[in-house]
Amino acid sequence: MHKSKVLEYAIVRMKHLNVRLTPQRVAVLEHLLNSKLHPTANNIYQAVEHRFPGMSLATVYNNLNFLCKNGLARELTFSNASSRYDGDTTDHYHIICSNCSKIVDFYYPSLKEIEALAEQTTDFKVSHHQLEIYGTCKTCRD
Amino acid sequence: MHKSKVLEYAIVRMKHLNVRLTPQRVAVLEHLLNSKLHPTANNIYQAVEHRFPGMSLATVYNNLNFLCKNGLARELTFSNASSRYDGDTTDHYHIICSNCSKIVDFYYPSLKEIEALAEQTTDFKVSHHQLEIYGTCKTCRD
DNA sequence: CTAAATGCAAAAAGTTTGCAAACGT
DNA sequence: ACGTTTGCAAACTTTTTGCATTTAG
Repeated sequence: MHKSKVLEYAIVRMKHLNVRLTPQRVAVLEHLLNSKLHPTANNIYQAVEHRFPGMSLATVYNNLNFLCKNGLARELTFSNASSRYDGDTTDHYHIICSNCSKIVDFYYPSLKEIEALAEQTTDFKVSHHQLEIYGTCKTCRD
Repeated sequence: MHKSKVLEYAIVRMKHLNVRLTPQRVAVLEHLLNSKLHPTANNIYQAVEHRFPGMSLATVYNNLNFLCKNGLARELTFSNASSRYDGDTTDHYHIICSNCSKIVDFYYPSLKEIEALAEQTTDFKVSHHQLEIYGTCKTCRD
């Protein structure tokens, strides 16, 4: 799906959710969808606040939480640092640099069979799974 | 490996690391190795502090960080709640209840091939990976 | 003995909350 | 107009830090 289409689709979904499309909310959404860097709430805040004098970081958190709750974004948590957010909710995995915390998408066939096996052996009703690969990126190795 | 053997082994490793085996440190280690509940730092603190009047939670954190840094424990982070700690450093995965945050071990052949593929496609030097499956446990479904 | 670990309290960092004001629909 | 969202500041939670004191080896 093309980038602008993703935003369009997200905005349509928002409208169906009985929420208001405030300029701040659209800006957060837009930035998240356009970024491949898996930004923190603060990254997003810094990227958009110049367009909204007096804007609050809490607004970014509000919106990110809202987006995650409604399946339009994913929250990624590593170690005890800030959460990172991902506007790409399609199946994919992440590789994370242990040194600089860069996160890069990594595409691999979905491991759905594991979910089935986990259901059988653990008596959970599975909803989804997450896979993170850790290592050191090229920049940090040099 | 039998439970007591694991503690024995861990203590030997500690001795080789030039650290002191304070009673608090041994208690934290022991509790972590004996628990299958993936406790938080505070869980561990509450479990052992009655044996050490005036003991500090910071001591638990100190020790957990030390253990993780030296490969004797793993830190698990989910959402924005307290980290959970796992004394089992052998290859295994986790299934997590989205409702009550219970974590249950889930054994599955290690996905080493994914690491190799990730190295090729992303130009990272891979160290390890982690997989979490999310769902709802039986207790929470009833 | 002596360097490392502890307890304590305060700081740091990240995120959430309560409320009055502002604003989309 | 209405109810949602915002900005703000304060609260809250988790984890770390600095320092004086204790202690394991």
